[in-house]
Amino acid sequence: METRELRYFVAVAEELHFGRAARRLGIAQPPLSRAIRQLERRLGVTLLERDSRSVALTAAGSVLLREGRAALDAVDAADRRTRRAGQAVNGGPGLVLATKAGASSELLPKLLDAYAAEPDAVPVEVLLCGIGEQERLLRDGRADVALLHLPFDSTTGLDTEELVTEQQVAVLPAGHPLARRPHLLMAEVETLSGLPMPRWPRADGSYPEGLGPEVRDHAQLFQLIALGRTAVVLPESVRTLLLADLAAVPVPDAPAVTTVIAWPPHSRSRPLAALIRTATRL
Amino acid sequence: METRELRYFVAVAEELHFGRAARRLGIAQPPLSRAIRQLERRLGVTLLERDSRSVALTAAGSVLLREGRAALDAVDAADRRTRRAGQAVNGGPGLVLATKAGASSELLPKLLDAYAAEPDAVPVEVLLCGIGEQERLLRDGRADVALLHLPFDSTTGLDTEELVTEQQVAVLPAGHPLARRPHLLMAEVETLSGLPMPRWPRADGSYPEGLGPEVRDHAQLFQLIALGRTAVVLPESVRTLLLADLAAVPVPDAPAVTTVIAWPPHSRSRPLAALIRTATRL
DNA sequence: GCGGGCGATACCCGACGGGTATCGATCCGG
DNA sequence: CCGGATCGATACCCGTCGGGTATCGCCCGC
Repeated sequence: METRELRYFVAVAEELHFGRAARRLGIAQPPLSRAIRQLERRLGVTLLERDSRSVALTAAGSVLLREGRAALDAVDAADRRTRRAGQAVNGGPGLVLATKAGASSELLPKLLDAYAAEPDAVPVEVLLCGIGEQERLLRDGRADVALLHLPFDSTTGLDTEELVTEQQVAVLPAGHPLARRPHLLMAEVETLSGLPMPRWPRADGSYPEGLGPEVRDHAQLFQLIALGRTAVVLPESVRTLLLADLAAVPVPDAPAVTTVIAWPPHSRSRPLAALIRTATRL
Repeated sequence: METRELRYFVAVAEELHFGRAARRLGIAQPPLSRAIRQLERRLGVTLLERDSRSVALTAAGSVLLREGRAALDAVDAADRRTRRAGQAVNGGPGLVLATKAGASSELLPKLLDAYAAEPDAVPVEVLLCGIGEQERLLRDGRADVALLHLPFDSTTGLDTEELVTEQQVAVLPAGHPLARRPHLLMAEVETLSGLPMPRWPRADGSYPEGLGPEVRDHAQLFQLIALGRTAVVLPESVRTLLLADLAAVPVPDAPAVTTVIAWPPHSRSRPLAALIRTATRL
């Protein structure tokens, strides 16, 4: 199976429409139809059920969609990491670390400083990304290592080491009546009238239903809190970057958050191993 | 990057010889040389340092070897799993479970029986494999799920659930002087004169240096123990399949062995999820 | 110095990927 | 109920590219 065939199939399986898929792929529709037929013939399996008005995935087709995406990610990762390894001879970034913008604001500088002090340290590029993006960045090779936050992020398919565990705090507008309380319970935060919890994007980029504003990163979030539109429960390390007009109140019954350093299982280069070692010793 | 190019590169990188690699791939040498050059040109990276007498990997080349193998495994897995999904409409194996031959001899039948009693259970094929083979079988799609034994097997890159933890016992010839002791210590087992510990193959198939016999599976092993050539420390569940002329003595200070059920992270089909659920409830 | 091994180059051919034109089926609006 | 629109399949052509053979250039060892 060639990656071209896989890309074609994934496009059709996602669009469920040969014309649109062909446009997305930058080719005409007939070669695409032919390529899918050939793929089906070679696999000896029907992937798509098509009558002349609609296209639907068979059971085998959805298996190939899932597995094919993973395979294409792996190929893309090989491509990107090889390119980087080739250019790194001079001073290109030796490692790319992905982390949610605004998270781990205490840990990250400590980690970078400690690693930079190591012998044989290579340059580290920090890739600030949106919520839940880290897994994909690691899998398709745009990042080598990431900081994740349990229990929010999924670590399936990644190797991890635990770094720190911290309690959570509620972040409120400074003037809010509850902002002067010594602590709050989850139930109180969730039912704050007029301050619905914000909605984060899911893995596929869509947002869950709800009242709160849709947010992508912490900058957005803090501004919305300052404007009195929402409130949120976050790990206590966010305190270091709170704006003056925000208040943080401990929430003892919120689940503890564990920060882990994560990397794709098979790619443990020497610089990566050194970075992980440094992180676990902090 | 096409999988053909990756297969070509991996072959050359493994052989470090264009002629041999071409023979292995079933093509002539010139097209192979050209394909590698094209790949290098497209990536903008030198992968192989070649003078007319020898071929060596560059740093970027070894990155591509590692990442490329993973990518090819993922593509192979997509191929195999799709084929199986397509043929499973009638009664082909719905799930393939890999386990070390001779291990988990108590757990496995219980698991299979319990799963078969579930509604919607699909046929399960059991693939008995050698030591350390499970990871590769899972990654390239020949198996869907495996039983691994910590701390011996690596679970990097796999999702797992713990099933049982057991102590280990020393397996000795029945007539051995230590066979009647109520328990032994690791130090005693390791220094049994004339009974060196057997050597298991490493991930790459090679054997570590040492005195003991090279073994691949439990059948070999038990026969060698009965012959008085070796002794070994294994999880206590091996007792159920010990030959009459072997004795098992508890070794309290040997590390406990945890059996886990493992599967590739992205492929959690409905039958697989049911099997995992059944396993964790045993 | 010469033969042999090895990768690179030159050149040819056939297969296959991609494009355009068109068909056949189905749905929809009038 | 009919005509147009939509969509996948088919037919056919062309250019590219993957693969083969022949040969070269280089370097080693005898």
